[in-house]
Amino acid sequence: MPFLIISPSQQHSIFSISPLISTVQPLLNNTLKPLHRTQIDFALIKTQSLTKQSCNLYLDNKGTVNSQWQDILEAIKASSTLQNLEISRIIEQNGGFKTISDFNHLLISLVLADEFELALKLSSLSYALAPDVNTYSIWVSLYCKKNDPETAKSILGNMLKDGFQPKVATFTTLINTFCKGGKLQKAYEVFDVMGQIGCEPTIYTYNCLLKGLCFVGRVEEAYELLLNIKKSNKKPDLYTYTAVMDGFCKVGRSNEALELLEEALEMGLIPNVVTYNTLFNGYFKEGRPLDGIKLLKKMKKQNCVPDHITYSTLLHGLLKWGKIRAASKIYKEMLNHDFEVDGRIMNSLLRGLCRQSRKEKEMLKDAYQVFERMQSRMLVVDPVGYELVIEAFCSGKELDKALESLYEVVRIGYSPKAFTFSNVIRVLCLEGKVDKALLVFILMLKVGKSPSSVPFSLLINELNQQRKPLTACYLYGVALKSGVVPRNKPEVYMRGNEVFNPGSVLIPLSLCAFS
DNA sequence: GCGTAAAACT
Repeated sequence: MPFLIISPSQQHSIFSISPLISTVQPLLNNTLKPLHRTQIDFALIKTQSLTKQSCNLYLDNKGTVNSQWQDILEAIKASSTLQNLEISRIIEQNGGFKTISDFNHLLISLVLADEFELALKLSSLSYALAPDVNTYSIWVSLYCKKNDPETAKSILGNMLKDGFQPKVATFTTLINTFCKGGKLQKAYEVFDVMGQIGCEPTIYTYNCLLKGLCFVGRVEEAYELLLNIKKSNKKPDLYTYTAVMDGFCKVGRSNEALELLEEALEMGLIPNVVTYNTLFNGYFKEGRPLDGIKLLKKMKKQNCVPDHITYSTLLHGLLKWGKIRAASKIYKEMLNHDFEVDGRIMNSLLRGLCRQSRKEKEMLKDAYQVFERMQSRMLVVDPVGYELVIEAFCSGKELDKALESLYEVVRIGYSPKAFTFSNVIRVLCLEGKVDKALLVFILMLKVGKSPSSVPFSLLINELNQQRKPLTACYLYGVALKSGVVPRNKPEVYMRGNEVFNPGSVLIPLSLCAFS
């Protein structure tokens, strides 16, 4: 049986994938149906948003799944112990690959589906076929996708050695992979090879280099490259501009990014949501939240629809720079557009709204709504968020909500600050709910907070008002025992002719140990 | 003959 023609260099880089070890009889015993020639519809594969399963890998003319290949691939995938020879046999039994093109089709669909190991396994087998320029190209893109540009580069080297002329796309893919990893030197090496063999770069190629330069902070060089591109016969596109704009934004030069936007507009390029998002990013990085808002207006005016990233960036940026009111507006807009808001951002919005509502009472409602939504979505409210929301409930006289949240936060295991307890106690006392206030006080002691004179004073004052001197005295005693002198003292009052002297009960009560 | 490039938070 003839074997795949393998050049020595290939043998090293591609075919050294170590084969699998022991046998799997059950699979071999399966009577597999004879294999039909199948046609892959690439468009279909792409639009059907491939899952990582190989069931969508090999489709027939009508776009329905061809079960023969599916079975084979699944079997090979499932078995980590199948030997190459056996896999070859299965493939042969099913008709094998008639042409290298057949093989390439399968290979590319595997790569598209991120089935790299399976693709390599199949590549390591022997067929009566010689790899062609496409096979090599697919291998290069495979290793690029695996983020292994070094191996990809060596394959490209072999390709050249074997007299194949790689396409621009192949070079570009490799350059891009090096650039993404910040290996500009390597990327330029590949770029040079292109020049040597007379493969002309496209705007794609330049865009990758631009992105790479910006990624490693070499914005000046990126800008110079842009100038050179403009001088050349290549036409910069939106990607070109966006890449350099992003570079400027990342180093806090969003004004220059904006200039580039104007330039792009003059060239007839229509900025899209990514372009705008890039600018938003720059503005918020630099602390120009209001410019961000202006840009949003401009963006909408130009019929560019904000996406989830736009809103998240805006929300995050506005909160970062304390623009709570604007942030709240954006948040509502997001909900109107059915965008989910990230839990952490919501938590920081909640905190911002609560803090802001100290000055602007009308924001309390917004804060409550955010809190309720977070609860209904089971999103995490951090300890500070809870303290603030309890404070907000207090200041909005939402006593039940305040109590509920206080109990909840204790139940979760956080220990709110004494200030928070005092706050709740204050509002409860104001509303005359001294019994509930006392329960809160007990809870406060239970979680180990040592009360200052404030809660004592609040409670004693209210107990005095309600003519409950015994409890007031009791508390007074507890206060003194713990070294705190409340501002209010239990009040003596008259019933008929009798004078109650709280002092008489002070002594025994103050001896009570509090635990 | 098939394929190549983009933005935010965490």
